[in-house]
Amino acid sequence: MLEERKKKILQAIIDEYINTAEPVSSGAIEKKYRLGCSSATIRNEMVELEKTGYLEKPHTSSGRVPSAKGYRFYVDELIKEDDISLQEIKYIQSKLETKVNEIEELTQIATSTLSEVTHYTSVSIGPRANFQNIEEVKFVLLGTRMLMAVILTDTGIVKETIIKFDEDITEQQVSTLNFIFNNKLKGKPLDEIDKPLEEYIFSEMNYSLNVIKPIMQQLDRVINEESKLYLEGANKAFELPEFKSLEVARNFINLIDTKEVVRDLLNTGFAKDINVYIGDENENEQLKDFSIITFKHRYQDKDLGTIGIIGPKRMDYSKVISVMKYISKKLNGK
Amino acid sequence: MLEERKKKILQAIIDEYINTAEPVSSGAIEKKYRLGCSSATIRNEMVELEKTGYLEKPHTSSGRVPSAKGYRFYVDELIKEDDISLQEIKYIQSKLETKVNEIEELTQIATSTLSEVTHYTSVSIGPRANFQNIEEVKFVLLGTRMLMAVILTDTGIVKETIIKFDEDITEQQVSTLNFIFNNKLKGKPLDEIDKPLEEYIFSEMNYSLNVIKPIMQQLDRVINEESKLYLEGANKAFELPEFKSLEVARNFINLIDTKEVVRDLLNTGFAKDINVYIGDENENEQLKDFSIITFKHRYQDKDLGTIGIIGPKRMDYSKVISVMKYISKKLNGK
DNA sequence: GTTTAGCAATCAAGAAGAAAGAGTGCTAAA
DNA sequence: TTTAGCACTCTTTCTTCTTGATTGCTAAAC
Repeated sequence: MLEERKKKILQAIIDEYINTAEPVSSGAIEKKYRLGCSSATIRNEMVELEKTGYLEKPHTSSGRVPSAKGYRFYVDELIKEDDISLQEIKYIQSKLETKVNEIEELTQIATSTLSEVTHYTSVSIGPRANFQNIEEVKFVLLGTRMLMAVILTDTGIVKETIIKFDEDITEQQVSTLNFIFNNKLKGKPLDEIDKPLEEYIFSEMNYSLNVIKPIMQQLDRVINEESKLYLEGANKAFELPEFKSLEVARNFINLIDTKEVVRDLLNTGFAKDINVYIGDENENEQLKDFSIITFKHRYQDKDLGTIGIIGPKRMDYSKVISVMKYISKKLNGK
Repeated sequence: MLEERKKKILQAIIDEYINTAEPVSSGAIEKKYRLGCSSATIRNEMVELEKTGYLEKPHTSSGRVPSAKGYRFYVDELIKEDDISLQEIKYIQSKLETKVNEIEELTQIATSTLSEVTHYTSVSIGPRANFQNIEEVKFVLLGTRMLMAVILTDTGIVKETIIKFDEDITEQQVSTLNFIFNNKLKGKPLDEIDKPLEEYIFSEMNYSLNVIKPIMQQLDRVINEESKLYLEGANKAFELPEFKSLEVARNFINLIDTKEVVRDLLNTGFAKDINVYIGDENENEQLKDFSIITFKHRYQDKDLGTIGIIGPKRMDYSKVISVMKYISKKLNGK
């Protein structure tokens, strides 16, 4: 679609811009990237790359800057494979070897490692609970009016919630609850803990509604609640030259502060292994200055959450994608 | 220590500066605050307030700005009591009425409410676990090689942790564990789960070290782990004029990003109900541009964590302190 | 036909200067 | 002790000028 030389020039310009954050001139390309043609030729090509929408100019007599379309082409076609050093690989390995007892913790370690290696802000979120199947439910009596419900899913995620009552609960009642839930729910998807079960317990087991209501409410809450966002390295963004602009800095803070937006970003579209959203590609005005790159945390192909990077559009896509690929592979145990 | 008129002028200057964020001139004070004297007199007093260290001047021909000492005097002596509106009271009430099952949640609601009412960034942290006494310990078997330990303390805080084993655990073993821990530990401080107990279980109960080690490790971890920081309204800071300066903005982000510093701030010095740290009063260069105000979340005088505000030195101390006093009283159930 | 050297035109960024305005400190009078 | 008056200081803003980078175009070279 784009002739070879145009590709080379586009790549050079984007690489250069990613490095310097300054509009790139034909002269700089001629000098630094030996493409075997003069600055005038490069200039001519630049004019066409601008006409076809891959480049932009801040003003008439300035160098060129990649457009969203330019970045998109770069990400889809020009990316450098395995842009990751031995040192980085070793560092990631050492980090991911940490013993953890909860999966959430591993996701967090991967998230902070990602931020450390790439020097961008990273975020992560746990898996949606209701896509998982119930392995086991346990009720534990704490004191006399407090119950803890522990749900173990087939992906190894453990969810627990505290349930308070206005009347005393007996050990007898607790074991009945354990019996019912484990027989009725084992192997079922998490979100099948619902009304029918409530009615069943109420009518068949002669339980008071005072006992069942709080249980169902809390289970419902814990199953449907959004998993917690984990954010790492927000300060890293402030090292970047684009954050000299107060406007950009404020937009960034607003973005990572409105958890719903970040959550949506992490929860959408996993057609590919690694998903790249450049600028306002996903139609959110708030994102116009930023790019988001996400991937699924999988272990043996089971979904354990999503990890992502939020950075400027002028992001080191090659590096980020390479590092993500590596971390993803390691996490999956492959 | 300070004559009445000087106090009035100092108060007027600080009030004005808190409002406008601009150096305050003698003329402005004369016009807006009817103190019954001319701008020249105010000017003379200002000279003395500056000599004694309560005020500063950005440059020769500019108005005055409060110094750290000035703010300190203001907070200690000139603060307005009950600087809180009926509307704000109602809003806080409605927020704090939310039903919660876990105390941490209530702390978080209080934290976000505080940020919403004051328009500053707020943070909170749970109580240090090891100051609490054990009410009950429960072990629950999940699958065959995974145990969940649930610890209930006398303050009603519930801590749970997952423990994984390399060998199968029987229900029999679990009930023995429950028996031992509840007999040995009930009423004891949390951090007494330690070596002697480990040896006791090992020798007296003939447990394999493969079982005890992971348990003690995880209990130790969960007891000594720092509670999670909760941060709300970081974006609010960016509405303030002081954040026009990139330097200040970056310092702020760095500050709230280095969790240890914030944690230290929330964990130190509770001589008073409400603690105010102005600028670098607590000797941390990072804090020089900011003030921190904290209070303890108590319920019936039991410590449930700490809640604080981080904002510019030019903070609306009266408002923040009034709102905190009100929230604190409500939380304590008084 | 493509590439390149040469060059005028453009525009941002920075320096330098001028003018305006706000606020002070001091003096002398009330 | 307080206040009016005023010179002085210093920031802020506006303007103008200069410098330098970079482009687009033209015409010659390949």
